[in-house]
Formats: sequence, structure tokens, C-alpha cells
Amino acid sequence: MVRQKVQAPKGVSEYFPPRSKLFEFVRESLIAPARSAGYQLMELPVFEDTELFTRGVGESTDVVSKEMYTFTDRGDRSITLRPEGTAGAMRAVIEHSLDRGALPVKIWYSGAYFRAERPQAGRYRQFYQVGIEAIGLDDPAIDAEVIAIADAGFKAIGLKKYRLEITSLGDAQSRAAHRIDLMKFIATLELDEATAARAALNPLRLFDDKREEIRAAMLKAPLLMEYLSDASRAHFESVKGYLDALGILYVLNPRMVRGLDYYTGTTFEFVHELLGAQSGIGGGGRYDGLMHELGGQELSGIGFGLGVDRALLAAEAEGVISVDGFVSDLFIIPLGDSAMVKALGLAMQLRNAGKVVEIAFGERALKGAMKAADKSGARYVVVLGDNEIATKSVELKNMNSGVSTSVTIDSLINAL
RNA sequence: GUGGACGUAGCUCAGCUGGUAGAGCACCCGGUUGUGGUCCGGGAUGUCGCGGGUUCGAGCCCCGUCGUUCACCCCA
Repeated sequence: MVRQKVQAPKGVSEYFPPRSKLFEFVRESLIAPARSAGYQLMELPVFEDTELFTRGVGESTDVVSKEMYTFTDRGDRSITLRPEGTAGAMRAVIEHSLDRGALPVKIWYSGAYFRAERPQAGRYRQFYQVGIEAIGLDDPAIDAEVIAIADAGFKAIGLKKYRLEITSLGDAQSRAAHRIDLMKFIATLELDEATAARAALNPLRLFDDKREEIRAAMLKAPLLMEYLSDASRAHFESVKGYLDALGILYVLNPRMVRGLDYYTGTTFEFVHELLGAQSGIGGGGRYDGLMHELGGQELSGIGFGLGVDRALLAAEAEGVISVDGFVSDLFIIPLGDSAMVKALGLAMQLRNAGKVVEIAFGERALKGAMKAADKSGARYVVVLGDNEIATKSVELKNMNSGVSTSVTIDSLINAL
């Protein structure tokens, strides 16, 4: 009787060989620029007190109102699997008083996030992000640097067909003034119930509606950009100036809407052209009120989250990465028991020297072992038998050219 | 959460108007003594996603369910 197979939960992304190698490459590419800019790792829990998100991300957001994985733990606490990274990062900064030291606090993190949405290509219930946060600095130059770091990550992967959209959501006063006029405007539109309800929660959301009639109607809506205070405007102009100087291309999108309520001021999004509906590969911005909202000091902050799954999908769509190249440097084929002992020792020795070394295990004919070596993607192969052990030298075979050269076992490390 | 499409060997898929499943690739073994990739020969593999129904009989029809996918909502 065959047992029922256990399947992975709906909508999770999983990576295994050979594609996991690409995932690894993409994630590392996205992290590296942050490390190079002096950001340091923060490893955070994947679950948090639910209140962190209702308070931090905002109850009016879809993320909080209908996409959170929330459950009660054995101590009757309401726990939520993190739907995004910034709120947790701020919580940790406050809790461990990192903001009492030198500013800005610059951290990066990478891990899994969870949202209970209907899965779709590039939209998973568990997905991976790389993020950074820079806390405690208002300088527009750091806005530009944060954006540049994200851009550098995408470029390191080899992505080309994406664009950077930026806008400014201004400060609280700017937004309040705009909101009044926007509400008035929306009141003149004829909207279905669901849309009207959405507009009531956050009128900016209508700017992001994909239906043509709504888009057309919203063309005449008042734009937040026109309501920016002098300080917000100056800050944004400065950010743009730095981006120009860095040669980072961007398009202004005054209609950009973000799904998280904490964004203020500079806000940005990276959109890929080949990804269909789920085209955002990264986004971020300032969140100048978040630290205070979560019980910390009144410190500003800026950061981003980059989608590893989507960046990988984008890279595949552009055809810029593929699984080829060698997996290991050397494949050792031992013939017989004493050769195996020798092979295990030699492998460890070479591994300690930084080489990737595999061994042919199991009772196989030499031909079978050679095939295994071929499939393993090893660069070189060495057969280790009694002759080799006696003469202390091996035939080092280059699997690409098929050419063998004789080397002593001791000098093997130099030949690889 | 809403709507559409799909679900056959590890993978990509074929299977005509219902008669108890096939191809290519991959995989394993062999082509005589210690060297892979080509070639040749041989081989294993499917409760046709799952459950129910209609029928003498269902991979093909109906219902449900799970999953995938595309779009909406939303977002990484």
C-alpha cells in the first residue's frame, strides 16, 4: 500500500540543485554591495508579536488586514510570521539600544518572509528578501546611497531590463494637506463598493489601480508631489541630484503607491519589464516616524527590501545567468579499500586548502565512476590505485580537454 | 479572497468520437582486464494529482478537493 505523499504547503518557493546555485548567486549579489558599504548583519526572528506589525506596518494596509500568518502560541500570545523586515529590524534596534550608539545604525539582513496571498508567478507565501536599514540620518545623500546599493545588487546579477521609479511622499503635513484634496476629488468619482472602501482607507491606493477607467479618472487627481513642504521638496531635489551625479537612471512616478503605511519622503521601487503582473523586484524608502511609533527615539530611517525570488526570475527571463561551470575542482576515484583510506585523507587535505573535492563512493566499475565524475561537473579527475600509491604520483585528467598530465600527489594542490 | 486555464513516468509532453497507457530526454546495466562526454545493445519506472459519480467499461464525461499557472486585489 502506497502512502499518501506529503506535499509542501501551498505557494512556497523552494530551491534545490541545480537551480539553488542560481538562487545562492542572486542572494549573494544582492547582499555584497551592502557589505561593501559598511552595513552589518542582523539576524532576526521570523515570528514576532503581532502588535509589532499592526502598529508598525499599519492596520489599514492589505498586508496587515488580510495577508498575515497569525496564530496563538501556547502562552496565549498572538504571534505573526513576519510579512516584511523593517518593523522587526526597528524593534530589535530599539530593544537592544543600538540607536544609543554611533549613528547611523547600518544593518543588512536576509531571510524568509510570509504573506497569505493567492500564489502566482513571483508571488509566494514564503519568499526571500535581502534588506538594509540606515537609521538616524536625514542626509539626502544616504537616500541616494541606499538606492545605489540596491541598484548595484541588481547590476551585479546582470539585470538590465528594469527601471527605478522614485517619488517623495513628503512629511506628515504635506500628506495631510494632499489627502484632503484627494478625498474631495475621489468623492466626485463613481466607484464600486470595494474600490470606495479601499479609497477610504488610503486614497493613494487608487493611483495604483490597474483598471483603465480608474486610471483615466485618476489622471486628473491632485498629486502629492504638488503638496510637498519646502523642506521635503528640497530634500527630494537633493536626492535626485545625487542620483544624477552617480549616473543612476530613474523615472519620477508621482503616482507611486507603497503598500506599507510607514513610508515618508523619498520612496522608490525597482520594476522589471519581463515579469508580468508581479513586476516589483525591490522597493523601499524613508520611514521617519516608525522608530517613534514603535516606542523608540524620534529617529529617521531609510531602507529597502529586495526580492530574491523575483530577482532570480528576472535574471532567468533576461537569460543572464545559467547553471554551468564546474561544481568541484577535483574528483578522486579510489580503487580498493586502502585507496579509499588514502583518498579520504587526500580530499580533506585539499579541502583545507580551499579546494572543492569529491570522492567516488560505492563499489563501481571504473567506467561508472568516470561517468559519475563527468556528471558531477568536476574540473579534474584522478584515479587512485595501488600503482599511484606506490609511485606517489597520479594522472591528473582535465575533464574539459581530456588531457592527462602526470603529477606527484604532494604537488597536486598546485596543479589544481 | 475573485475569475480563467491546467494537472499522464524524474523532466517535456502525446494519448483520435470513453475500451484498463506511450515517445523523447534523463536514469541504471553492458559493449572483457584501470579512464567520462559520442555510438550500439539491454533495463526499471506510472494507484493517468486525490476522492466520489455516470457507464458493461473513464486518462478521456460530471461533481468535489488539493496543487500549479495567468489575471484581479496586493506586493518582494
